[in-house]
Amino acid sequence: MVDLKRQAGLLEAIELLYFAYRAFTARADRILEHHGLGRAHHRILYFVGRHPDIAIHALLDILKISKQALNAPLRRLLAEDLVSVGAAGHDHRTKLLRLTKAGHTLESQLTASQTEQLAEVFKKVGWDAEKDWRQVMAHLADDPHSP
Amino acid sequence: MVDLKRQAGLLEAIELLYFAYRAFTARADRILEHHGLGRAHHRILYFVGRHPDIAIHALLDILKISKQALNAPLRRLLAEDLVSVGAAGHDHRTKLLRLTKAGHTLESQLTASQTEQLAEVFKKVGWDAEKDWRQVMAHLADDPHSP
DNA sequence: TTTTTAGGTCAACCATATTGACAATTTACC
DNA sequence: GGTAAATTGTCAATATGGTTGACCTAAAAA
Repeated sequence: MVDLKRQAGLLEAIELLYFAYRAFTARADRILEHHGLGRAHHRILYFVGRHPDIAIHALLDILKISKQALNAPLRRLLAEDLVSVGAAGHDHRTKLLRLTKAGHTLESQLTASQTEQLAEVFKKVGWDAEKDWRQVMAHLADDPHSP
Repeated sequence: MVDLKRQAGLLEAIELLYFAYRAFTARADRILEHHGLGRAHHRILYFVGRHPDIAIHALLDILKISKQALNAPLRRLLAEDLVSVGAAGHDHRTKLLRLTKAGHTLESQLTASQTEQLAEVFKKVGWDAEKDWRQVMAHLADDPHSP
């Protein structure tokens, strides 16, 4: 009986992950829609924003997608002048990506919508719960069974 | 300075959600690959498993996708005899979906891979942290700004 | 009887991803 | 210097999963 309750609790946790993640992406998705952009563009904007002068291969390592999958959305961001290619360092093969002013504006808007959402929740639940949440998420993220 | 630290913490939380969710879906994705199925099929199997004799429209309400988007993966699950259409109740319009024996076997395998992953983490962090995690996720999931 | 609800299907389209192939450039090594 | 390997970019074909719009049947509700 206790095991049945435990199983029900774990099923609830599966659904919490699904529904929480869906709700979490929803705000940014609406902003992106105004610009005709998708989540692929968002992820590029976000990580280039966090890591100015990041190289393509480093971005691919983070996103774990193929270079072909990165190419199209990145080209669009370059064409729309949201991302720029900085002067290469000593290795002239690598392109160093950074946000333009417009790119930074959009990225800030997207990121703010998500940090606000998280801050609202964290404020409600308090610091201890936030810390515990981070701990669980960190453990999930570095699942050894993950590819 | 404190605000900068807070902002950094919120950015970390964004990434935790992204990386944790990705790691969480990875195990099931590998099982699905063996069967040539995708996440769309997984979600159908999962929710039909949780709600035997669910009607199509109820499934659409949960998944929040169009009936056209549901149609193809559901037809495939029916064709592969993983889901069956039960005899309708008093309303002869509605089809009541349930898992077949094979469907239940696959769904159990998929769900077990995820509940095990969650159970491993929850065991590490303890009940209090699990409870706090649930609280944060529940708040995230019912974001009033969500569509 | 008319309207609404539930479902199914077709078409056109878009976003995101894949693999494979190939070229250009640059670095690294012998 | 010359060759091999690595990095980036691009093309094509393909798959999945989603969208909207349109149109159909059948059954329930008004």
